Amino acid sequence: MRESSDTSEITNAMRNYLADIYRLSQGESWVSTTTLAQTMGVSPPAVARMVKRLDRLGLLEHFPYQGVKLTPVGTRAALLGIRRHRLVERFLVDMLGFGWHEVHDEADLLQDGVNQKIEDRIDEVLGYPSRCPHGEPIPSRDGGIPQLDDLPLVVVSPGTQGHVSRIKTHDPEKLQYLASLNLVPDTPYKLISRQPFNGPIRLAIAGQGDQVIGSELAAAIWVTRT
Amino acid sequence: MRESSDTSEITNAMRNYLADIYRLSQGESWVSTTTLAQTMGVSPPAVARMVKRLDRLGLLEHFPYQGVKLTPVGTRAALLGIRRHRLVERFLVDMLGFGWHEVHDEADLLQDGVNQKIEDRIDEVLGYPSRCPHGEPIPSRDGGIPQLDDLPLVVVSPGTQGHVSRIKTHDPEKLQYLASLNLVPDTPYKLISRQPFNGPIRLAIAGQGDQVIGSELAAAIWVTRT
DNA sequence: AGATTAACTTAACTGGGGTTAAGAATTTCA
DNA sequence: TGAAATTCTTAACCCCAGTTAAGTTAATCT
Repeated sequence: MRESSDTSEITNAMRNYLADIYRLSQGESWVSTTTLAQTMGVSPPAVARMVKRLDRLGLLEHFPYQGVKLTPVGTRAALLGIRRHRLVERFLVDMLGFGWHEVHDEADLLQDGVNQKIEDRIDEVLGYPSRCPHGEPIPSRDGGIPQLDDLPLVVVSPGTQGHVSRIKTHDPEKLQYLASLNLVPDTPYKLISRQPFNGPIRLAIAGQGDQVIGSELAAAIWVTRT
Repeated sequence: MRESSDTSEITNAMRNYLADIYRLSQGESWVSTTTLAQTMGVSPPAVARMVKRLDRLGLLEHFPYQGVKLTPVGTRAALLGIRRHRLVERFLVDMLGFGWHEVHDEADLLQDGVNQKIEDRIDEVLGYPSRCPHGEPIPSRDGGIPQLDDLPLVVVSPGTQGHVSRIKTHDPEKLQYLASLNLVPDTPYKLISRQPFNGPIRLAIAGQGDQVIGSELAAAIWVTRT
């Protein structure tokens, strides 16, 4: 007899679907299968079949023409998948010298060859990191995830200070540009001004002086307020 | 247009078959498909079909009821697969703290998620190692492999000295026992005596004093002579 | 040499994960 | 409210890599 929530027969593909559903479900209460197909780069029928499987396994609920929603068990499995992904990202950056702009895709490849034993070793040699290179929290081994107290840069008001918390994009070009401005997690900032109608944002960035950030880029930047 | 020998459409499974064929072909000129099936832990029909594919791709030649033989192109692909495997083994030991007795199987899993980019990084952070944890040489990026000047412990004569070169087994139990005797690559030894009829071998091992090794174990140990 | 045995191959099937094409349900809009 | 457009699902197919079962071919033994 094995311990309760049995994640043993979850394939890598299932893990990836669950993780992507979890990511998309942030904010939304339903995740449309078409959206899922687009973000995963597969066809809608591929999603439909996988959704059917995951539903049968009790990992999510599917309401046709509405979308899917993870069950508690599915959420836990998703978080464990996300944990693995973020640990591998951290590992690629810290131990193999990759740039943060390229690790998302590489981690997608590499994580399929990572089992629990290797994941645990990576966690250990990295010193049990709490965040991925983009600042996202790494779920714990039991599927818990800390709630960060941050918010999008585009909603904070001039005069606010704090530090960069996470960067919510996987676009390599944006990430490279942000890195060149030192806009990486933990960098202190102060918001100088924000133009109306989604106009550019002027920031004071530690070690970089003032910089102006367009709204598209700014939308990816989440920060804390002190 | 890509460079000559195009290894781009070689799947992980193909790589693994080629690598295993190469290993089995050491000494033999033909590799029987049944032997291959046994060492790979799959059924003979699985081998038969893969052999057909590899033959069609010009990576090996198949002579029914005799066996297979790698072509030059196939040999090169096999060596690149072996390179990846041994680099991953080295990596698991040196960077993730695995024991040498467990890395063969773990590497088989992990290597499927390793692409050229990651392989190159691993190679670099390890400092371009020339041997795997068991002492086997790591082929170079262009598919070359150095010939080691060593021989089985069971054929050297009493009085001979040198050092342990490689351990030709993947059996975790044997490897753990050998490690406990410090019988690992590069350890100096001196052969004290050998009993006739495949009897036990008495060795002086650096840091371990005299030890007696049974012939089954000794068969896995290759050494150099100084 | 003929019969038995062992080695190898072919055939038919499973299952994961993907595709395109076609059909059904829902939403939207005139 | 009915037609058009959109969204979602089902059906039918592909490839890869494995399986068992059933032949074939070759080797061996008396």
